[in-house]
Amino acid sequence: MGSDTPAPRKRADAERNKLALLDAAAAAFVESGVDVAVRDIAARAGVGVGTIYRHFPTRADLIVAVYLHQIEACVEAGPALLAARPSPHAALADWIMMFVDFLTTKHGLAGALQSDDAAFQTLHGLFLERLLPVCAQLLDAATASGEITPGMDPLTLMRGVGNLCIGAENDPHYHARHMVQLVIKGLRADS
Amino acid sequence: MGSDTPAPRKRADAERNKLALLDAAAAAFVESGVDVAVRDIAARAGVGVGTIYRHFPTRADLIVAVYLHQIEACVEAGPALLAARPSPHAALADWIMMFVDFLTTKHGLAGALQSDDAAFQTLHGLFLERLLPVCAQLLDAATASGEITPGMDPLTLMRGVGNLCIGAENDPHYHARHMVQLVIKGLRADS
DNA sequence: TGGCAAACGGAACCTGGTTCCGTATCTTTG
DNA sequence: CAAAGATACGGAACCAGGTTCCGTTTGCCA
Repeated sequence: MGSDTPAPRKRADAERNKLALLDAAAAAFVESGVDVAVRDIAARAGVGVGTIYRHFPTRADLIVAVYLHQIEACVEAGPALLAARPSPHAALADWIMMFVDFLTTKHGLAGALQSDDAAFQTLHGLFLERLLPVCAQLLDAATASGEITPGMDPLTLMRGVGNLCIGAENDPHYHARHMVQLVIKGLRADS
Repeated sequence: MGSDTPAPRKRADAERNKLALLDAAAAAFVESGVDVAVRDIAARAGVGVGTIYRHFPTRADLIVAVYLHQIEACVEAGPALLAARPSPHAALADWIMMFVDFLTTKHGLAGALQSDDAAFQTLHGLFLERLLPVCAQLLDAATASGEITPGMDPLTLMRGVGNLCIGAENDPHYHARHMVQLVIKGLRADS
């Protein structure tokens, strides 16, 4: 195991294009949402469509690559909030709102997140793998402290919150954050 | 006004085809969801695609026509529940769960409902026009009785509940009803 | 510098929605 | 009952956007 140079060392132009694509995709996502046409991203990056598919076989791979940083920030914020906030429930509430902020500022991301299209498996998987444990930890802590009623399934909570964020950036009359607040309040154990 | 025969009396075959399309669409919706391919519906009804577009210019028109009955049932259930249930909050809770049952048994309907595609304007409009007032009435009653905290926007509530139902029929691990229960509980005025 | 594997570009392809018009059918009227 | 006009039909053609494929180019190493 642990061979010294298992990396087949990629070509320089390939690396360059990959970066260019990430830049272009990030820009295209903010401008036109995560559903922006593949050709547009390619054009913006100055490459052919084939190059996109070579580096990012599915749209989800591209989305993941673009937002990985922010997802990891959410992951790290979990334990941090748990330590910083006066109670686990407060930490959970803040963490969820952080997640909501993340989703609602990425046009269409919440929608993509819930798509059952096979191409979004990667995205789904990443959220489950990285965010779910954090959510579960916060949930467990809040349950243990008696602040919320036991039996809340982390996946249901994450998915539900994600769903509530769908379309939030389009309809000014729909207040996703308000709905999420309601959910957080509903989690509270009855006084 | 009130001319005697303002109806331009449609041709018999047209009427027949429209019915056939409604049948075919209803069957196709349960089998493959509301996103089923237009051509499939046409084939099932034994008509050409042109005939679909003639009778139902947008997919939303077809969805509306198929589910109009059940939507109206929801409309009528509002006041009925308000009269039958011990409290307005109970009536609101039951009514929302009824709405959830409706949405989660129609593959993909919840998703279509939140789409901002112009083609779904009709669907959106119908829900807003017919269901929103009912929701508002229940909400007002529950607010007036002091059971829930004031300030809940009916549109946000309806839309949020709709969003929570998205994908509920696909992922067995996601419990949409549980999330909706949480929202209903969160609506409660603090004891 | 020559040779080759890696990567590229973008035309071609596929799927699914939408339009359009020549044809068939119904209805009315003489 | 037949003819004429209106109405509706069917499905080929079109369009958009994702995906694939292969001839060509480029970078890397010997």
